[in-house]
Amino acid sequence: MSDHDDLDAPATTSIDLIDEAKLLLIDGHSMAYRAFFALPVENFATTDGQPTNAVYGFTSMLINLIRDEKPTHVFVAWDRSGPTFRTEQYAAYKGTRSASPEEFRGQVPLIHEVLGALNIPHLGIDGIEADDILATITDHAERRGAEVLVCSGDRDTFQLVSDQVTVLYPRKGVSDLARMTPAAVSEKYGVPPQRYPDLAALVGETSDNLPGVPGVGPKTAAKWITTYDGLDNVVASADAITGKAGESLRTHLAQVIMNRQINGLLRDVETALTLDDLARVPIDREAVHQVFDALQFRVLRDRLLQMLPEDEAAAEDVEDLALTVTDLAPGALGGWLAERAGQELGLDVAGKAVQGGGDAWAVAIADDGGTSVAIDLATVENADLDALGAWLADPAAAIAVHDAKATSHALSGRGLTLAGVTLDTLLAAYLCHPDQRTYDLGDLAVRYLQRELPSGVDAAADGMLDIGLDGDPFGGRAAAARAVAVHELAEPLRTDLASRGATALMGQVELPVLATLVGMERAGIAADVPYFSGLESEFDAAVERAALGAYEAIGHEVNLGSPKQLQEVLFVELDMPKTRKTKTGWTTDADALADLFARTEHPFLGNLLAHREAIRLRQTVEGLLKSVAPDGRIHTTFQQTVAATGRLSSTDPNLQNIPIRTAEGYRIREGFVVGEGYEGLLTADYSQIEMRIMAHLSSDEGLIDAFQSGEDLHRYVGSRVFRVEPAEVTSAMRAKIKAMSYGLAYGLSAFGLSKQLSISAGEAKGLMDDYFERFGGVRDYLTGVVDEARGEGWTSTILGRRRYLPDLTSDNRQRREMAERMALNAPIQGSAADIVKVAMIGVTSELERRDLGSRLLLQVHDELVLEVAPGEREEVTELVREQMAAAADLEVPLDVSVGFGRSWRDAGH
DNA sequence: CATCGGACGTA
DNA sequence: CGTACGTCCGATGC
Repeated sequence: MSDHDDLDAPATTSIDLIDEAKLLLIDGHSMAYRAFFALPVENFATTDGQPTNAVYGFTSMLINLIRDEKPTHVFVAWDRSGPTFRTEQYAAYKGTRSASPEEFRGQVPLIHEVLGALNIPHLGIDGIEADDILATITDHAERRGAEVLVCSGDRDTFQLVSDQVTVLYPRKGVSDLARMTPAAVSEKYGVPPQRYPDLAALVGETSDNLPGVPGVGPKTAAKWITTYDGLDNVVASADAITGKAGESLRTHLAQVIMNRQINGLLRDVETALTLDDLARVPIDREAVHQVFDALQFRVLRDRLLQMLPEDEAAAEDVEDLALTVTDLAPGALGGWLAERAGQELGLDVAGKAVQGGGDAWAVAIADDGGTSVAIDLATVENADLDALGAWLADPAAAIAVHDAKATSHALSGRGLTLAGVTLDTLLAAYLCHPDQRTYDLGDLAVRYLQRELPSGVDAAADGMLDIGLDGDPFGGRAAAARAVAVHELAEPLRTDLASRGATALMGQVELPVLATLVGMERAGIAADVPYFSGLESEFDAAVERAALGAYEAIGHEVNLGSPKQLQEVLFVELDMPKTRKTKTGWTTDADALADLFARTEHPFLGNLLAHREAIRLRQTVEGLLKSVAPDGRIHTTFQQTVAATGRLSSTDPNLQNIPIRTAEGYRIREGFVVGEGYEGLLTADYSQIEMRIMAHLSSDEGLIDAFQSGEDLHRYVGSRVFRVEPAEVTSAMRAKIKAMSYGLAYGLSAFGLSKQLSISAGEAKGLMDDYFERFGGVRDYLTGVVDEARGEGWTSTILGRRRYLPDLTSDNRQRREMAERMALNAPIQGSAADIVKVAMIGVTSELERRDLGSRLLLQVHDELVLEVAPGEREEVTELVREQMAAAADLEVPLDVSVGFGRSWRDAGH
């Protein structure tokens, strides 16, 4: 291909065949407009309210096309506003089109930015429509032997279709594209592509406001065009055509002729573009990150980066660094490490993380010089293994690693202990961006280093820390690449942590608690399998009973687990009053069913509710039984980087949502028992920690007094609000106060309070006013916390853990108010999380210091569960009380209650 | 086969 | 129109 062959150069000059070329030509306006209507605008907007649905749909379509079609050249043509040669010819052209909505027009410049970042040429020409530009390029490329894909929602482009040219025409939305080949056009319209404009001229095109011949549809038009061999001959023979249609044609001949003039696409538009200009070039990565960050297109960015061929990877690639993997002579590891004493080294382990003991097959270590060593654990010499083990277990050896918890589990499978972690890049990323969902190492490399990991390295499967690259069976090379990335990330992440005031949180809280979590996950909690099995059959029978009762009540069977079928039964068959609306109908949740039951007393409802409860309990027990490990214990995974407020969460199985409220559910706790060799389970929980934090943060004298008085909190607050003696606070009053106190920490409104307590809006409002009158400090605090967060951009906990809430300044009321409730709750929930974490660290270290055999097993937000070694009950009870109470210095005391027993149920209180 | 929404368990 | 989670299931769309 020559360097400069202008598109408008005479096509008769020597034509180089470029039959390897495949062009993707897109009508930008038409596809963006389709995307705008295909995707609901309310679901696509940046946090500051900029709509992005058209940008998203267009970009998504573009990425898919590039991925699936692998074009060698890509180009986007735009319409310009203003008159075109067609409107000059026919003033009403496209006259029926309403002006595009403001929300759409604002997105076109954003699409330009995306195309700029992707280095995709795009162009609009005054007075010319996008399809004419596309037709010109198509014509030229076709003559040079190239294959062309034209993506447009305008049917006029069908005239371009040939053996080499396919039009991709959106069927619905922008992802479902019909491939209009010559055969497809002929089949659909009964004429070959080059005659499609003939047909359109007769039939008319509503979207262009071109009227056709009344009474002539595609069938008649195709018949004429075929019979008379083209529109010219149809026109010439108009007098010979009989019938109503012929008559109609004769009266509309002028319109038909003009239609044909207008719908023919230009093929000789002058542009300065050459085919070479359209050839794909590597994207501008920096710009892509900037633009996609600004548009908040995380998933799309991942899809884009994933699709790019490796040869587009930046020259300065982690892969290159990883290639400097040093082959150490057997026995040399100890020396290599000794030479690097004092350096913080990057670590990565290829292996599998299992809480009870995983497996590791390769270890890689990266140093300050950008080189790394990889150790194959299957073939490693004893001397090297010893050196490795000593280094890993040395608390003084500084190690940076991504996901130290999983790494510890993998290493433990080989009997190795990980001790000296000075930075976990996963935790660091979480502290810096607590609202993100995932923190893949590859993403961090992109974000902080502007680099990509070699492909395959970051595609870790479930529970797998690494997978081997091609020709890298033991995973050492992949691990080396990751170790280098981790090592390089240490500095920028530390800087970021410091700038966010999170350095101490990392060093004093998250890293130490991580070590505690490793022990808790490894320990697990003993399960009484026969008990669970018995419970399972019992719940199973209850499910059966309730189902039969429900079927009997309505005279037929129904899937009780299907909200859709339930709606049919309740609201159609039984004609019950409608409940609250959901997106898909009317709710059938427990509250609504209980309400319906109260009103109708229909036996179906009672059985349905009983079925719901029983099936859920059975499910819970089944799940627990499935997760009992060979050691007879259940090892949950505590997620340390999931909850935006700083809490832990528990998965696989979730041991933080084991039932406690209902008597039946509570029985499940009896299956969590003390393990062999231990004396019992001890539970310790903070009472009313969130309200205590509220008292502390608000410095409200009344609330602080409440906690110092020793009086029951809600009774005390109730006596103030209702202006009665504490003894005169009725249980109804107390319940209202309790609901309100806790609701305040969640951003509860008077409306919400009235609904929850089933009282009038007026009464709820009065209750809140009275509350705030007596506890003005609370009100001041709550308004202050939102104001401050709006100004700063984030909320803070007592340990400085931030939550970023950009939506506080959103124009969208719903988003803004949601952010305000988050701002109210985050400091309270987050401070509680901080305190419990500090307590866990204190308990663990004190148990260790005193060389006790008791151990921490679970954390349930404000509760700790320990397994107590024989003879340690008293000491551990004291120790736990002390450590938990001392975890924070608040203006109110932290009250801890402790229980002890053989099962979690017995230990509860 | 993957994803979404409803429902519901915990704090 | 009260926060934070995880899990299950049926329905839906690829």
